[in-house]
Amino acid sequence: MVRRNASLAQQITLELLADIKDGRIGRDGGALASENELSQRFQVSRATVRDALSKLELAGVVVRRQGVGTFVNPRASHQAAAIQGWADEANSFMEMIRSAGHQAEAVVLEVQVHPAGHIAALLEIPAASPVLAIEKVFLASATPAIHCINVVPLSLVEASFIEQAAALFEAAESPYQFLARCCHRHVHHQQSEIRATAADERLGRLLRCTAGAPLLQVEEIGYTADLQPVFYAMNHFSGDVVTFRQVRQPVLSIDRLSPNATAATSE
Amino acid sequence: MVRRNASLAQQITLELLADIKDGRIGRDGGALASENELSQRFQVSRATVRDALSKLELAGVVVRRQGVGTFVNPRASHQAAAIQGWADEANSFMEMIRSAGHQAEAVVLEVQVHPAGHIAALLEIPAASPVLAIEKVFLASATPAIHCINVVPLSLVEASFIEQAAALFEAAESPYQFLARCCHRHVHHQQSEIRATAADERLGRLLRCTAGAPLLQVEEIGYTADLQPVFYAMNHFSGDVVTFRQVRQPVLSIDRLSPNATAATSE
DNA sequence: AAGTGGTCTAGACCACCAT
DNA sequence: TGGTGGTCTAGACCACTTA
Repeated sequence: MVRRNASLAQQITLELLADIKDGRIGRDGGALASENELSQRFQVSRATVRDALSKLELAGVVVRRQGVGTFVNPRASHQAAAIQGWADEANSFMEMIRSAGHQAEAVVLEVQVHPAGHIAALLEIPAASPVLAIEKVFLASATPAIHCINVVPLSLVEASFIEQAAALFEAAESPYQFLARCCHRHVHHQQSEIRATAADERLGRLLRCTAGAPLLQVEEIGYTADLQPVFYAMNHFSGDVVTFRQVRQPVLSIDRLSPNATAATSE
Repeated sequence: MVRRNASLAQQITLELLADIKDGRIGRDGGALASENELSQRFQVSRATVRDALSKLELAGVVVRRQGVGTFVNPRASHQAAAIQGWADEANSFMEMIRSAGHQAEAVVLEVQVHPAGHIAALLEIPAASPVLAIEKVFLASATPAIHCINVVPLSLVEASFIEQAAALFEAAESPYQFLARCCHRHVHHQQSEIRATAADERLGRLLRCTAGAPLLQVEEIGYTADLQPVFYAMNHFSGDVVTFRQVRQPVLSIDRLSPNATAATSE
């Protein structure tokens, strides 16, 4: 149950999360123990407990109310039919689909090495520089749900893996895994652009929808901690099977005016 | 410059953000001062500085590298043409469009009171219960960019405002503002579902695209801190003008394996 | 008034990276 | 080895809600 090399806060986060998911605490929006109680139970400082709770709050799992307590968000789709989380809890589409209760299957359409071309600028490499590209379709209970193309600069692959790069890329569950194992790179964050597009003839065939059907398009660039772009992805989601859910809270919001207060700004 | 009623951390966050946006620090991915330096400069503890930096990191404005320093993310679209942030920094579409460098204009198509109908379940009110609904189109530099329908249960509106509810709803810059002023409710977080849909004839006319054109659909429910649903929104975005950008970092990710490490889990 | 979460401090030690 | 960010502590006080 306890993980080595994980911070105390992280361990507590996961422990509480498991308790919530299994319904041991906070059923139907019930309250968690107070921060003081938790800090005693886990034998850590209150700051550490708060750290753990903050992560759960950020993920939308719990809601904190000053002066009242911390409550489980009953609408957090722990077991929802729709796919949520999206790179929060799940790092691969396989996990996403599985956690949505579907049987997940990945079909690799093609793995090839070709010049970066128009992706070069996004990966900050020369256009003629070779990249490793894989094209997949993910099935959720046998229904095509996601089409994706993942691209990694070949120059990142370690010399010892370069011969079998295509095979390893194909075998990996996700580009993150491949990058970690074969490129010694860890994706620190991603920048995404989300659009709606119409399926072309080919995508329509692959995702079993008519050409012109609206698809959710997510274009992503993954960066390491030192801001080097290390992978590119173009994903298309068939709307019927997959729904994106997201819990949003203000992060940098400037005005948190109290009710009726009009001016709270001074020079 | 300094805001009353704002926490020290929040003040520092905003100060650093302004410095970054104006290019006074961290140009082209440069480093910020170290946490110790900042804590001395602002005369606060290092924990408070870390609090402030964490918010900037969460917003994708800076990147922190252990053992190295904190750096400005040069790709954070502070002044990008595309609309980003999305309820992080901007709480209204007007602000979103303006911060994207466009001239923002809102056209109200209709304000009316009608039974909740199919929205009732989402707002957790009876289907016959009346709701206040407003339909708007937002223009970015005279081009239709966003169509939105906002719905608030009429029962939430304070008695003293109920006569002019429709007018106030129409005048408010955002449903958040209206809820705060006229309902004494503050939206604590929102749950969104993102899909791609095809424009129907009416939406096509309003957003100046052909019927069947793909549109990004964002359906949102806003909740107060005590988990009461207080507003519903159905938004459609015309893809050409508005692009969603998002910086994503793992929140609850379980495996942060070090390179080459395979098993880091013990029982 | 009592209990909750929110903020802040001063200090400690660790893991990581550069040199 | 020195400096950086990452984690953690023990304690304090504040703001808010509820009774």
